[in-house]
Amino acid sequence: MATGRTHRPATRSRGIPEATVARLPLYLRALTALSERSVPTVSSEELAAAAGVNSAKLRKDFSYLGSYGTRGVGYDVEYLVYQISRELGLTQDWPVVIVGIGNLGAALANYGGFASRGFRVAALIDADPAMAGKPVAGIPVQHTDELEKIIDENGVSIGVIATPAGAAQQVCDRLVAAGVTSILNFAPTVLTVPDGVDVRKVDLSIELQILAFHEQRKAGEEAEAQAGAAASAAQENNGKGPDGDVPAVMPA
Amino acid sequence: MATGRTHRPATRSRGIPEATVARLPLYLRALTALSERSVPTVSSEELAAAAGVNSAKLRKDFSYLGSYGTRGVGYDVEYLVYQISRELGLTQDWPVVIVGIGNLGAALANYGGFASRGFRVAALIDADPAMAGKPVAGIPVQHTDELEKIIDENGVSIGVIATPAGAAQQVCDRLVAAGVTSILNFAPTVLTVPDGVDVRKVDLSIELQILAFHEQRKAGEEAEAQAGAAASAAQENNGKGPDGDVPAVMPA
DNA sequence: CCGTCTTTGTGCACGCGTTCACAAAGACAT
DNA sequence: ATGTCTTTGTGAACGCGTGCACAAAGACGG
Repeated sequence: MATGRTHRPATRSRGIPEATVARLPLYLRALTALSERSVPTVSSEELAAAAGVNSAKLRKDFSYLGSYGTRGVGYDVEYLVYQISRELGLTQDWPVVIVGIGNLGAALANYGGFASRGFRVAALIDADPAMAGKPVAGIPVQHTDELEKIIDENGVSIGVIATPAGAAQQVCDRLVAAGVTSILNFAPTVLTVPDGVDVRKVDLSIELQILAFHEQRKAGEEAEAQAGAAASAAQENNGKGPDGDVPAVMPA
Repeated sequence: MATGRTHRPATRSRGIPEATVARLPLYLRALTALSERSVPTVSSEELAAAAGVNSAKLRKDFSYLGSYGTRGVGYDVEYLVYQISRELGLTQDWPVVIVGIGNLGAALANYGGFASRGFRVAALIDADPAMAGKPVAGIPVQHTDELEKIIDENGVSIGVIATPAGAAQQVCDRLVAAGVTSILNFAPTVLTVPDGVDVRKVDLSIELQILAFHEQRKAGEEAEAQAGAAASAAQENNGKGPDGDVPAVMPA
């Protein structure tokens, strides 16, 4: 996840597998929905379906947290919500700063999902002096000069970077120097951070490119199937693919 | 990735490993930067550093595409840019629709990274009649009623969902029925889709929760190290973690 | 033309994650 | 109290992904 370290077991000895941690928020969301509908208990099968995973995987995931289920019955929804929340650290308050209040930064500031689970937007920061003081999502934007002071005074340990790519590393360095140890990066750049700092990146462009790859593959297979064994030179063009560019069948 | 199918080899026989596909956009970005600086060739070591990965991994990744390097020299930047672009399907034009033009949808519409690599925003769609006709990022918003027509006329196969969670599944169903086979989902819900449809999700809330977990773990270790072997009943509270809730050491 | 030096491409081993399949555990009826 | 039935928790096997380490390939100088 983070950039500059291939070392470290990634999965701590005593701890929970990384893959499991990544799924806990999914379970938590499904459980919260059940809780709101006042459902008292849920089986691994039902919950797995709601979370979109395999039931065996879910049970194994929960087994890392302890034995919170009752055989023959299932899991107590409320209890499980609490346990997962505690495990994820959502029982405490996490002040967060968002740096770079452009289109995306503003959208993030307005995003309700932040506040819902213990995350609190402590400050919005932008390098543009014209933005300073202007309220976004009810919070006045502050200038980058204040960054260190804000981090320090609010005890911020999680930073969100929504700046242009060019500014991201510099902002990252300042955040880390000021004491931030977890960074969520929306800028399309690879961030280099010292050991002990976690970086997660969200990259729209990359996600789209991955989809495009699969889309192309699907179109290729389809064309292959359509053409059958007939090595026709005539290019077929179905209604969906806007381009007759059938990819070669992997050149050697 | 997609929800309703645990089956299928995931990694196609003749194809490229999924993990490699996910890294190709990273390499492409680094290579494009080199290309703009007119760097003719690059070694696996250099490129790996720029992309933030291991050089052995990079070489193995490229080996799936074919043998495009020259021993003793490295890789030809331009050639590699072309090969990866072709492999990812970026040499063709991908019309994309964005459904749900709220804060996030608008930010996505304005995001430059879309247009940069063959992705073209074909239409913006929103359920709010008041939005209809209003231009966002230079493109007039169209009403949901037009969805099927837009998909069909533009040959759209990739859809982006940026609606509230409640509307996401319904929108998804309509997109799929209209012929979309790849979906990028920003709504905090698990989408259920038929076989053959790819879904990738981007979930801010989940990313933050994962960071919070590691942050808590770091704080816990730190506190543990500070406390040393002394099994003090007094709860320590360091400056960063606003809560003394040190997680139990896995209750058997 | 030959030797040296750099860098690729890959065989191999290891570890994490996933899945199957089943025994143990408990609820519930009789 | 006992049997049945449901559902958990987990041992074990398997497969994918990663990283090491090295042989093969080619550039380049003499």
